[in-house]
Amino acid sequence: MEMDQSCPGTVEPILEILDSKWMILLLYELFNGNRRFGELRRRLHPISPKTLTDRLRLLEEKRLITRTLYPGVPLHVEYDLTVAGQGLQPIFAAMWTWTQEYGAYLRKESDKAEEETGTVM
Amino acid sequence: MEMDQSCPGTVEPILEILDSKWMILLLYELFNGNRRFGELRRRLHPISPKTLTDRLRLLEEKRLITRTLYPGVPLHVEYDLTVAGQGLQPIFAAMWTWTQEYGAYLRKESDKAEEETGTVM
DNA sequence: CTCCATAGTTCATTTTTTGAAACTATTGCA
DNA sequence: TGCAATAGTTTCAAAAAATGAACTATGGAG
Repeated sequence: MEMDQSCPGTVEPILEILDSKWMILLLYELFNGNRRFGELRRRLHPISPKTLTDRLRLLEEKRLITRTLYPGVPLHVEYDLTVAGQGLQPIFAAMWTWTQEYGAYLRKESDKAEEETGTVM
Repeated sequence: MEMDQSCPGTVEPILEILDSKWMILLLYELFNGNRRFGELRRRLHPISPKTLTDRLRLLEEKRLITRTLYPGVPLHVEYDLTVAGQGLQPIFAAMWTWTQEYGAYLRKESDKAEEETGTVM
């Protein structure tokens, strides 16, 4: 994969996007076609509207989504992934694959208890 | 990639690992064979020893690295990626690919200034 | 001219994360 | 005994992120 010579930190710009709370789940909803503010808010409950707005604005600023206002009664807004946004899918796919292969291997809270009481080690 | 039916949040456990400050760069160093505390500390300067310890302990707890103490003078410690840790590489690769394809498209700070002054839009 | 529904914003507060500085622990050599 | 080198830990403060509650804006129906 060749990240060896050149790029400490090359990959960080994406992490600045992905690594805030709710962002992964938000992108998941967008990938699945949930595009309206209220709908996203309900599905991500109990996210606060401020946080949801912050995330959407960041995605918009980074041009991973577009925001379209439809006037009318009631007015509504749709958020759509751009090509760059859709291009994130392989990253999610890789995470998903990793989770399939190794996720069960991750230590859970329950394991710690076991270890402390000597049940496992 | 099929994350459609089943898995809102399936992928989050990884993010809990990747999304703290320094973690990406730390894993980068580990992938490249830098394994000792002092070495990591120097390469990630100005990381604080507390934060470096926190990150290493998290990776250890999640069983993505092992910690081996070598007694002697001076004593030293080595951190090595487990198979599960090495298995993260495709995720980094996907991020790297995305960055190649779309990274230049990400809005930078400088672009904002342009937009505000009307140079671009 | 008030109401409903959507889509937010504002502000004070809490929670979480990060950091800096100073201190501890281990080992063997001089 | 004291020192040098590694690898941390501890404590407290600072900074960043997230939250909750209440408020604003829009526009047509009644």
